[in-house]
Amino acid sequence: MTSALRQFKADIFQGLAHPTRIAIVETLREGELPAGKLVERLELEQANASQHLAVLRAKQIVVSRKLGNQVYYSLRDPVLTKVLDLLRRYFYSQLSETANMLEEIEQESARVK
Amino acid sequence: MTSALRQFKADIFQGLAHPTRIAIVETLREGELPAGKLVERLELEQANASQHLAVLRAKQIVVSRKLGNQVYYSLRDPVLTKVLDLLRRYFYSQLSETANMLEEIEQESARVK
DNA sequence: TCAGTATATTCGCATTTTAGAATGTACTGA
DNA sequence: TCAGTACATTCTAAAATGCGAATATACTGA
Repeated sequence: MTSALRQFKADIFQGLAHPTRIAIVETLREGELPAGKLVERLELEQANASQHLAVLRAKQIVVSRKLGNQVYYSLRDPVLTKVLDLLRRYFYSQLSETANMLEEIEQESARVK
Repeated sequence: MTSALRQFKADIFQGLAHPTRIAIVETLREGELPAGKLVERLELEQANASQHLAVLRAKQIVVSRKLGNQVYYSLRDPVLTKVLDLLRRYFYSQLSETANMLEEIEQESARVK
């Protein structure tokens, strides 16, 4: 793999490396939304939302178009939602592993008693 | 989506948000490797590699096991390689879009002449 | 036990990221 | 033209990240 590709991937990941930006992307899965709606739904500070949107724009994760007074945002590529879906599965598999671990520890400590 | 899930996803992305860590993960796709081999193949400073490995461990992206003198690393879950594959496609689609754009600009400037 | 090897951790420093406050810009409707 | 709305940008301080140098830890074989 070329170093450019690595840098590119790292940039995408970095763009998504914040809970607020994840929330924005997840919200945009359902379709285009003006910035104001995002602020409202996610209960963000206006400036903060705008900064996170700037990051997502810079990393080419979202695109925006101006419509009158508002700026509508949408996901640039649906592939990203697939990535998020994969991670959801990963998350749950981790969760169940952790649950199993806890259970084992519990049984262990019960046995020791 | 719960905020815990968002934080989890953000953590994964953050763990992958560096070209060196991407390189490590891509290298580990082929299988388990001791830290030293990674240092060698990727031409990293030993301390630096160790720090990046610590990040990957903290985010649960890799697991390690000690074998004698060495520490072998491997990917915790193959799902992550799927994520990287998806991004590779994304990368190339972006590339070709950029190429198209450049071509259009070129044709435009040719027309203007 | 001791030198050598493999890896991890700590330290100091520079850079980046983040949040909120303040301010700027662009558009709309009266 | 002007007040109001929707966003973006800039500034500042705090926190997090990244690097290499130095140091620490753990294991091996003599």
